[in-house]
Amino acid sequence: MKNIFIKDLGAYVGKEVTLSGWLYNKRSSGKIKFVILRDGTGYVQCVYFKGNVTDEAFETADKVTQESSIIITGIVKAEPRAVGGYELDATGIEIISEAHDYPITPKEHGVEFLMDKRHLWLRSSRQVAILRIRHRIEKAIRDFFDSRDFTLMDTPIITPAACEGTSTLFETEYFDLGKAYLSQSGQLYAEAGAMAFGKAYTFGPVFRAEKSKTRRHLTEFWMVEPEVAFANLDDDMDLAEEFLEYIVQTVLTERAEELKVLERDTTMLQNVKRPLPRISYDEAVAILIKKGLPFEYGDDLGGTDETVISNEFDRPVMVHRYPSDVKAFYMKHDPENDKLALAVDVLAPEGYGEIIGGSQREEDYDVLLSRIKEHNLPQEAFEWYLDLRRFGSVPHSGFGLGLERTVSWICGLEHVRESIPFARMIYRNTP
RNA sequence: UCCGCGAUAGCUCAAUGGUGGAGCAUUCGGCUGUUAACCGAAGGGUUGCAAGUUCGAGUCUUGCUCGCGGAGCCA
Repeated sequence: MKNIFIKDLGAYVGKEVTLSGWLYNKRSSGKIKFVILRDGTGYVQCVYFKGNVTDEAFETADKVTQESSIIITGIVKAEPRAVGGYELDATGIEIISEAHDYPITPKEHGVEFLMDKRHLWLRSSRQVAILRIRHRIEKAIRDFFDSRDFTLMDTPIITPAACEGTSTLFETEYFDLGKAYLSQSGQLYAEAGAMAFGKAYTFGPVFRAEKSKTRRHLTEFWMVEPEVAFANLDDDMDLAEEFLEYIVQTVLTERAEELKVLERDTTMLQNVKRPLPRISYDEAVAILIKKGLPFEYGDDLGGTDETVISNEFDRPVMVHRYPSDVKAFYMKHDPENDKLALAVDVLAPEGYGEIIGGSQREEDYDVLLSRIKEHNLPQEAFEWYLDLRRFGSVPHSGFGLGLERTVSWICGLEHVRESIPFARMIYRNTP
């Protein structure tokens, strides 16, 4: 088989090449046929002139249908009229497998229809661009932590109890051991990792069974969660802002082409550089009151509230020290105000909402135990977690970043469902 | 769970209570530089399901089903 890809055609000008791929679209004008080939690395227009090619090749180029898999031979030439700048003066065409009635035509479709055909929709240029960016973000995430001496630690998906005791979990029967749940977070286990490695991170799928249906919600999504021993909330925020800067700047440099396909205005992304603004919950509430929003002190920030606050800044904003009542049991309270948790949320600009949630963890055994009781959590299930405080407990902090919300923000998507290959939502678990 | 909106050709959508149409896709024909090509023709419908009002319902009413957006909840 050949090894030439469309993205490399510039190196083959004047030479004959063989390309394998799928028919993206075709146009014709009597004695001339334009066949657009895609191979996953790009698109190239292949031109068939009647008379220059065999009748058989011309006939095949005329009959070949959208998304049929084909092998095309031709001579590469620079051509400013063609998309991509190169064109194939084609001579041969071979159909590997003919596609009949490909459902996604080069015309507009509704999202519902496209989601039903998601396995095919992935082939379109926009989806390819999004998922390439997603891949680069995932690589940036790993590169960032790997190069800073974090150890990647995979955490279990099947867990005996809720991690935070707040959200609704998917439930399953686990042999003779009774009920088990799909994990909503790897964080508690990452804390065990931090005590083993000093710096650890977990990166995997998590599950939320809330019957939520908004553009920001999936029932299955990917989350990366770093956890650092001997780190306080300020260290946590330092890490988060360096992390975000690295991801965004990497994508801007490495995936500029894809961002262009998405017609993403990158002005706000260019701004994602340290330092990010840090405001307290109290200051955030003050903004809401000033803007005339109906907001009661002590409540968590809603989607609208987050948008209003983030609109005050030209880059992601960190909101810290939330009321402990609206946060998880494991978060350490502010020594200067027990009503507040040493928590931080990072709100993305342009209405994309919370992309990071983190905190300093409660490291005191007695305090943590009383919190578990206050939240009516089953103590037996948390004995191992309490062990982390029995045996050499240290101040530690971490955060979780939602991958799909991050991809959506960077790509400028309307809905998170396009940020993951096969979205799982309340009314959709297929294809 | 609550609020709002929607369902008409394969797809995207029109249609004042009075003969259900268009564009794209498909098939056929034309065109030697097309950029979602264009031009001509053809095929394609139990208007989501059920009942009701009416001389007459895609259109009005009620119920149901499915979906979409938002709220709550969540990253």
